[in-house]
Amino acid sequence: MVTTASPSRRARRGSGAVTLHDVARLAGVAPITASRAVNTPERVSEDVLKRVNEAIASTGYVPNRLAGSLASTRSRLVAAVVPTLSGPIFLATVQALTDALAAQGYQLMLGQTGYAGSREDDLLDAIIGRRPDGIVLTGVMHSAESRRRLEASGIPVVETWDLTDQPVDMLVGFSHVEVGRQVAAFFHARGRRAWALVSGDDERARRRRTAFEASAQALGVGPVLAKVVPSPTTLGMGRAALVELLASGQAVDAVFCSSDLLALGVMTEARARGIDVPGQLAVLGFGDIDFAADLHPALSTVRIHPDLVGQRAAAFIVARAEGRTVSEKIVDIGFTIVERAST
Amino acid sequence: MVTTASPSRRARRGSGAVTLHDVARLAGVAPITASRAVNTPERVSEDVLKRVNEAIASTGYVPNRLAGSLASTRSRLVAAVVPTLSGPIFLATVQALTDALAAQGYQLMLGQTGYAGSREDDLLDAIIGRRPDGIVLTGVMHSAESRRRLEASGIPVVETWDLTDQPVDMLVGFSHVEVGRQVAAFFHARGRRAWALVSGDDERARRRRTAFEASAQALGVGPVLAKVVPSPTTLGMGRAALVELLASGQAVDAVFCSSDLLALGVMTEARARGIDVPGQLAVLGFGDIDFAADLHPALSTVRIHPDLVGQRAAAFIVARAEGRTVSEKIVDIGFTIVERAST
DNA sequence: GTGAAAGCGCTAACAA
DNA sequence: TTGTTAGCGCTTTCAC
Repeated sequence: MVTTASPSRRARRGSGAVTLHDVARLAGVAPITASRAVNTPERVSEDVLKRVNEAIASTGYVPNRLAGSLASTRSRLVAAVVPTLSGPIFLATVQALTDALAAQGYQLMLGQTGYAGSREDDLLDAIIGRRPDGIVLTGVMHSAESRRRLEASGIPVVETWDLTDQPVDMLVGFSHVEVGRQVAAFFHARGRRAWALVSGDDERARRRRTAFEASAQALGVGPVLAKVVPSPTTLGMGRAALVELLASGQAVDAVFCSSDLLALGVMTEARARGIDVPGQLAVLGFGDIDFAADLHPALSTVRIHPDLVGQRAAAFIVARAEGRTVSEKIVDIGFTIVERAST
Repeated sequence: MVTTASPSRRARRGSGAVTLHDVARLAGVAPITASRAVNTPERVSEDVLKRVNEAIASTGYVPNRLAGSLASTRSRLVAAVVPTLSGPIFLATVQALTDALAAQGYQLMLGQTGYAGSREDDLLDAIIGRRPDGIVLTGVMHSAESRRRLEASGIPVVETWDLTDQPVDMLVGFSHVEVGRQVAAFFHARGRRAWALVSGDDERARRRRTAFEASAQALGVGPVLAKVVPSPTTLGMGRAALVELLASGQAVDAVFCSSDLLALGVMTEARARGIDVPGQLAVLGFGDIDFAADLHPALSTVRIHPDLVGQRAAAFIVARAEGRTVSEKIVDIGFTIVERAST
């Protein structure tokens, strides 16, 4: 913007936008009174409230929350860090988080690390620099350096999607180990004895996989045929994985996939090859993607509650931001195996 | 009257965190010099740079960008407003936007309006209050009030996913009318003459639909059997829609769906009923979801480039934030009809 | 209920 | 290349 309006000495700084001072002057009150009329209207006389509101309406004043945050050391901003938005799972969490926060007057700032996690440290610094009132992390924190910075910042942190005994601060998750175990028990109870696994290579998927394999052994089921694919997983990888599994020549009558998309891929390839699901092959997914029930055959899967993760995380952070203490800092939201037609 | 502030007994404000002053004192320089060492290291002597960096390392200083933004009137924050994150389409845009911005040192703030759009005004105020360096909107802006506030704010705006002659500011989109026309031409060229439509009720889908229907008439194809479903659309709605279309008794040999998920639903239901795709029924989607090519049969669809939308939008905003003027404010990224097995 | 003063932590402007 | 000064726009603290 080209300003010629510099009548006296120093050039004008600032954005030129309407400020609380302008509103106050117009309403004939002190700035602090205008501030109170905006933020705590109940502590101001009716007359003042009316005049301030009129001034706001006539000027189109929008409070500068940057300044407010700086002065009050409360930003009403919450940061969320996810490996990736693709994959419908974290998505649902982010969506629920955004909504729950917006309802309380908070905004969400989003950061993606990629599954590699190398960008995590930088990203974290960028985030901490904005002094959010809370940080929601996907997964549990591992880099010691990041952990240190996070703790030093004093910002409330919620780790999600996993369990650990030593959370940085608060935690909303469930046990991937338990998922692996229960899926194994599930296959076993249904008489399946030739298991395979198609799994992403992220840490949580790996944890489910290890538990699943250990359970297989404990239950006397032969070695699990495993195909590991890079996260985020796709339908195409599921198709390709089944091709590989079949090519191995080993018998397979049940596949546990680390995502519903992989499972859909396996089912798609099975159909293309005339393999009957669930007759010849049971397929179990993970995530209970919204369309899992509408597939043909309907997909059996592990249901977690991604939206619940978001809501609980939001509640944790808002509580802290408002000075309440959170008594139970770890929430296990559990999961359910939903049996449908594919098993 | 200028009184030198003597730090006597007033209670301490602030967050207690390490500030630039602390770093400067430790390094034995003035605060502004420390600031330069951090932000424009090339304009500071090697010696100073070294001392400041040491001070930063030893204190764990993280700059307060709230304060920096306030002073410089540049927040390096960009807001994105989407109807919903579900549906893989906006998602890809948001993802690309986040990445492109992060690469330039900007962060993304996310807002969801829901398709109803009633929350848009409030959301916009919350966003403007944070003084982002740019706002990326999904769709073109319609509420006159919002438009006014947006213009008054002086913040660069990019509308996306649609075209209009009167953008608020900048625009990255494509013509939904043209999509409707070309899909009609596509079906016609392949000898299909009994068309149906399964479409979400959001504005952009409606625009494609209207153009598609008009083209049908112009091409002498009978009235298009239409089933409108609420956005965001799901696989289940696609299945149900095909059931309804078939129940009407009217012949159908081609369906244009307003999303790939709807198309997958239609294909799923067709398979469940033994209807051959594409033999008896051609199915065309919209969006080219990542797994469209891996379906069986592979899904023909309209490919747009959601990530390109994000990248272009990011480029627009960064350009503006850095004071460059954007010569061509409207970008039509076009689309392609990708023919695969389903047609 | 209202106001004056003093910062929050940083950077733009000006000066040396 | 470095420093001094004066804010950015708001809210805290303290006083009336």
